[in-house]
Amino acid sequence: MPKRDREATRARLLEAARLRFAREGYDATSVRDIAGDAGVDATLIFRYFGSKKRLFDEVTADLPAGLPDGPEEELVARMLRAVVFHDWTRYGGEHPLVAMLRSSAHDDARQRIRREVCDTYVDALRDLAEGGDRELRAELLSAWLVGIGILRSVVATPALAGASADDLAPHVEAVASALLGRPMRGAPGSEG
Amino acid sequence: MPKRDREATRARLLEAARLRFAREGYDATSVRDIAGDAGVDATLIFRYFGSKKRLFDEVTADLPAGLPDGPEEELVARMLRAVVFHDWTRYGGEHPLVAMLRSSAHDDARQRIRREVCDTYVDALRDLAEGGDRELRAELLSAWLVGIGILRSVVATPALAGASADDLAPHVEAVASALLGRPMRGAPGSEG
DNA sequence: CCGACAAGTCAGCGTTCGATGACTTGAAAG
DNA sequence: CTTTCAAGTCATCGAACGCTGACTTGTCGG
Repeated sequence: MPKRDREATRARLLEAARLRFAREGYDATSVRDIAGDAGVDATLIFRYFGSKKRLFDEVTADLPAGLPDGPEEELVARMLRAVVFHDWTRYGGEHPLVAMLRSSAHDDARQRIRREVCDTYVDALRDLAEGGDRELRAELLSAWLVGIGILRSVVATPALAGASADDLAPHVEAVASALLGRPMRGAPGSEG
Repeated sequence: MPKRDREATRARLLEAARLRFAREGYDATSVRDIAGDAGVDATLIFRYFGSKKRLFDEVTADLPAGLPDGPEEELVARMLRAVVFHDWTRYGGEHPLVAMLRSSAHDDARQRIRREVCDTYVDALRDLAEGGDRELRAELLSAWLVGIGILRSVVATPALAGASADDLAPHVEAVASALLGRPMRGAPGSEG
């Protein structure tokens, strides 16, 4: 492995930027911070990405892919695990959506968040909901997941911060069933 | 009324700072921005508040008071109206908690948010919940309210952004009843 | 009308920001 | 070993940042 490796350096910059932007937001992060974490000169950021803004765009563009497969009745449980209990160390310990909210003063970031929330969560939930206001029900359930993620990781509310996915399972089951109008399961493999 | 009024100028600075901090977050707001909005020189901020940080503290310290009175069964409905449907123009159109999340990279802001969420929402809901995990249920319901506020105002999800309090009432009733383990009403004065 | 004092302004400090262009250095090819 | 070219660094720019001390100006009591 050569000591001067364009792709490796680019990747280190992306990694460092992802962490900084997630933890401290866009404005509080400087290009010198990122370059320092990556162990290179800040100039390379402009060489490789053009500007701080474009680096941010590239970091927030490649959000991790969708949800694991599984039965419909466990979709909300899988979503909760994906949002809250997944290992998000690469994003400073929080779901990238929650982390990106820190930069939500920028319209670009807001649009990206909306697209992500709507395309991967609301859309999937709408197909499961019953009744005339399926869209609203789907969004209300998405709001719950987002709120749990925020209260757990940003606000660090005591009970939620220490709760496990299994602790939340019965309540997931109750709320998801109530909002979607059909029986849902709170944890993978639970029988009743 | 004199043209040079210390208290009035101080109040204008606080008002301008509240809006800027809420809309754009702490880091993206400069003292010159605030002073410009207030129509005075930026130096007065340091004269009256000592530093930008202390101005932020003072702005976020006087969060609006609690909830309107009413029957227990409508507490969640009142909370939803307070969080989401109140007139928050003084805070850039969003609940101050949601707005303050933009500055959540700063630990002080996080602590303030936690205190506010726990003291005024979780505490009140815990007293209503049934069962052994009342604290967790109360936090899960608070998470829902926070999530609705965020999806509605920050993410601007389509159905929620256009929904009225009455549209949400039946779902508030269903979710609140499910989480608290006792019958709740979704809208003030609803009989069914 | 006139000092006196507070309210408000001005010029500028030192630092850091994003960004640029000229430069140096490492490694692969001949 | 030398040439060559990309990878990486350095010096620095102009602007904006938070903040300070000296200054000006409005509004009083006398």
